[in-house]
Amino acid sequence: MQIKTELERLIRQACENSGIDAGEIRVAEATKAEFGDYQFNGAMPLAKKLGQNPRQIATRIVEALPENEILERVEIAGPGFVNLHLSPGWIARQVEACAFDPRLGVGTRSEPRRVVVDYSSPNMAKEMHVGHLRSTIIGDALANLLGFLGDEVIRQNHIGDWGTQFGMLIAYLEELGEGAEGSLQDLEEFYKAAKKRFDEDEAFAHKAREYVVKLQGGDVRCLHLWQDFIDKSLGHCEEVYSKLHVRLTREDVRAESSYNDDLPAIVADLEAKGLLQTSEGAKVVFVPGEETPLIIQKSDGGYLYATTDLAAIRFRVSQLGAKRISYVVDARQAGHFRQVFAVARMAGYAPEDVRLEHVSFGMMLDKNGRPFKTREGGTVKLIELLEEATRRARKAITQKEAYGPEELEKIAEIVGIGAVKYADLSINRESNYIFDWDRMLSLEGNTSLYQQYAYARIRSIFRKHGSEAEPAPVILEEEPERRLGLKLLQLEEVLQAAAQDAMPHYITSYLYDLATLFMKFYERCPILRSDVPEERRRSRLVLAHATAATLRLALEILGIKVLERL
RNA sequence: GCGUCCGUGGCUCAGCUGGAUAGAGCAUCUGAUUGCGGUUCAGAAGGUCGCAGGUUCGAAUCCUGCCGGACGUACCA
Repeated sequence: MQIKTELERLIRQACENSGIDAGEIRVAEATKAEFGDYQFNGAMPLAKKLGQNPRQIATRIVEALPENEILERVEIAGPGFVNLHLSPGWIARQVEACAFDPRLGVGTRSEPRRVVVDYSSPNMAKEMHVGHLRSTIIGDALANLLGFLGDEVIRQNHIGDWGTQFGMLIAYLEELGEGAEGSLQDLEEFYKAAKKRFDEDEAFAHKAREYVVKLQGGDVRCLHLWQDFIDKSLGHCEEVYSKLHVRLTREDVRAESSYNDDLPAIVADLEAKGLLQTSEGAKVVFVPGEETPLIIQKSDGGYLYATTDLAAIRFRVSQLGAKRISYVVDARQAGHFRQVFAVARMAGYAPEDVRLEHVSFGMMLDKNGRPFKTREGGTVKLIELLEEATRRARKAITQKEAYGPEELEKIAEIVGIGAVKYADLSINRESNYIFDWDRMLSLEGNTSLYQQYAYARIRSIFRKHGSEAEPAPVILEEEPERRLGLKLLQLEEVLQAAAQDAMPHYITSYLYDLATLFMKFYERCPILRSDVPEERRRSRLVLAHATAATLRLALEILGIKVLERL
């Protein structure tokens, strides 16, 4: 149930009833408590359009509002703002209806769409580093979210497993022979060592180049070595995914190389459609409004990632039936995707009813606003970053209570990983973000720990109470109760907006509001104290239960776990 | 040079499909609470929303110019 949608329906009906041609009706959350819960600001522009007094328009609309149980009071203020006050009784009944529903009242799409979310996409030649963190976290959250709302989500891990560097790597792998297993433990070192050999030894370099040709020619032995290498490298990624509690599996891998056979066909097809031109020896497509063309085939005959991306779009639309394809890739590639999408449209690979979107995100910076690097200036390995998160979380929580070593480890991991993910998801993905351990592991402010703490605190109420909440009439007499109840009902509209805009931070903002409102409610409205009347206690237990359930559900969608005790 | 994005209290961020006195958190200061987990709650202080114009009844939000920053600018991915 989306309150906003319900209210918009009412206003639209009122406009129809009073013969006002209103066009699109938009209701917004009120900017201040004194202005009610929601507000309709459309009377002013409407007045201008109709050449009438805005207050009169507002009055006509308000008087024509159909009978309903949602609104308790409507008032017109200022030049023509329509302030909507919701009925506490209505809110209470909605909370009762949602609180014990596994989906908390959130509906699912009546006609599911097929959606492809392309994220993580590590390069197999190297170890995953912080550059892959945001894509992996944001992409996974988005995939979870769309799936929860009823889309058929297809996760695609478009791993980089093809290209000239693999000739070098498998040549080195072969050279090491049996002992190679150990060397692959650290891909970064392996890559460096191979590169060193390549640069220093001409014979090796020659062999590496030969291997590229053989590999592309389908040489069985080379393919075998290559496959072996990819398997190992993918194993590293999976270790990271598992640590990150990210749902990507081997099933989701659709490697770059899997499109190899399609590439000549793409070129031929673009040619046949008259889109391809030759420019400076390369085969390109010029996109109207773009200065430089999209290069489809290099002058030496090689293909580029644009070609692969086009093949991928074609595959995803025609074979997977995608109606929305979301690329969770950093902002630097905006230009690339703009062009690839344009060409995909021109070539008909993605008809107009398929939504192509670049879910772009900014860079990860250190505390001083510089690109995130190790102290020595190298790239930070993701696995090490995650280990540090757990280590720091352990340190942050040990001072509190005594845990068994196993429990401590489990808690530290959930808290540490949660902090890293939440910190990333809680800011507008478009901007660069500053990675600061101290802030993300703080218990105060908009952090995962604050949410996890709120959750654990509620769970502790039920432990103390001795049983779980049971359905009961909800009473919203006090302001903190009413505000909490209303916030609980806003879950669906927040999730929908976050899904529509691919903006996970809408959800974290909501959670922060919710947790804060709960703390205030808890402060003002005792639950278990002996002087609380039974029916109030039962009502408040329902509110507490619904809050915990909302926190857990939304955090789960974001890929963050909660704990019964902290 | 051209293009894209970004400039909001000391710091980190919301708000940007134009709406009422620009919101949080951290840090700072004050108070409540002998605590149903006070790591909470209440309050104070702190802002020419980069600058200058423009559009509008109304601009942080839209338009133009400028300043500052990041990124991108054809055969890497």
